[in-house]
Amino acid sequence: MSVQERKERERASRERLIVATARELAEQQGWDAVTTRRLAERIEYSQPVLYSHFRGKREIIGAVALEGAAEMAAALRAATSGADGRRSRVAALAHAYLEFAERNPAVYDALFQLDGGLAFAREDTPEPLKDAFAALLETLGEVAGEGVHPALFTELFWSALHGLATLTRAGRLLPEGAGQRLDLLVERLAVL
Amino acid sequence: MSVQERKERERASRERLIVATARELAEQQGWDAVTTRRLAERIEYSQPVLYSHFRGKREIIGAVALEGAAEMAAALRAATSGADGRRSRVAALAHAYLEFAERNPAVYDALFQLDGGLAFAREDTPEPLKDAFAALLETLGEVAGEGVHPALFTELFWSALHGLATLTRAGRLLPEGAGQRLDLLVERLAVL
DNA sequence: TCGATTGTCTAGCAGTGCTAGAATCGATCC
DNA sequence: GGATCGATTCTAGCACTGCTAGACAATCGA
Repeated sequence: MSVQERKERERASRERLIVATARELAEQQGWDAVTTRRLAERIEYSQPVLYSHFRGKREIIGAVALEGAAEMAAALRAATSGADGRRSRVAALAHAYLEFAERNPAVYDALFQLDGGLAFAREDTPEPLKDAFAALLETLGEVAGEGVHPALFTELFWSALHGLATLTRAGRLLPEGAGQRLDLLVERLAVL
Repeated sequence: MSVQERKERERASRERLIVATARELAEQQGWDAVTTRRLAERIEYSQPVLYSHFRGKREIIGAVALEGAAEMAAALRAATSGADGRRSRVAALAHAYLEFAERNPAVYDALFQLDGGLAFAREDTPEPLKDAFAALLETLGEVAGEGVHPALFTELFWSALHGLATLTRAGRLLPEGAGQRLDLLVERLAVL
């Protein structure tokens, strides 16, 4: 049985290599540059190997998204755990969210813009995605205000952050006002 | 000179046909289905004709976006003009924005998600885009609150709307809570 | 009616995601 | 150790993409 175990380890290792390489390539040159040929060349295998791990390019994007979701959840929790008081926790969360989006644009796209074939806001939503939302909820639920459902408030706050992140990166908003917009968002939306 | 004028009219007419067909096709089957071949076939010309009007597919998307921006501005103004009082004007604006996004997903994508080669938030931004933002500003500037720059407030409110629109359509948010999220947004963000 | 110019089309490029079937590798058994 | 056979990987190719060079035809002015 040891031979088979080794093979499975090697397979899993190669799968991680594919995901990591796709992510790296996407961060370097954008998702358009992540073609099956280029990806195959970088991992030093032929194209069809990719299809023995994933159904297609979409699933590779989905794998990067899941990896990113876990990282984002960790980043958000790290940011809020170091802050005292509701106001600074919310501000730290919002700041960490936008920073993650800015530093990992390709991962952010895989998560929220591209089609990675993932199910959202459902029973069968993958755990990392649920957990990333949970990380938002932990902090934002505290400031939803009287009679407002914490999850609903979190969705709204998240939408605003998402709008800021995407419009800024797409050149629809100038980066100059980013700080002020963020302050205003926290001040107005949250009940502190 | 009449001959040349007729030719120019015909050319302009064909250009409108291209844009209208691209939009129609995108709304019916998504932007992925808008290929140069399919588009050429629908307008009953060969592919190269498209390139005598536009530099490439990107510019066609941009043309659809400009058309959409004008329509959106009109829709927003129509919605707010029929409402009395700040609160109902803002609510009507927000509702009209999300409705436009939902009813014209392809146009909305061309405007805010895809690369149509357009300049945003700049001096040389095309007039229709400036005007669409102006339409938002007219209503939202009234409720920015003391000491808050109207344009900055408008950008934030717009970001929230954009986040709601895109996350909902991408399946990241369930449509059920849409009404409540919108109410909460207006109530919290605007100073009424 | 002729020549020139304009406009349009056919055919083709290099690239894409994905797959069938050939070739090769490696674990197992005698 | 060498043959066998199954799993794995590769080569080659499909139909498609955006885009363009160069051949062709229609239209205009003289």
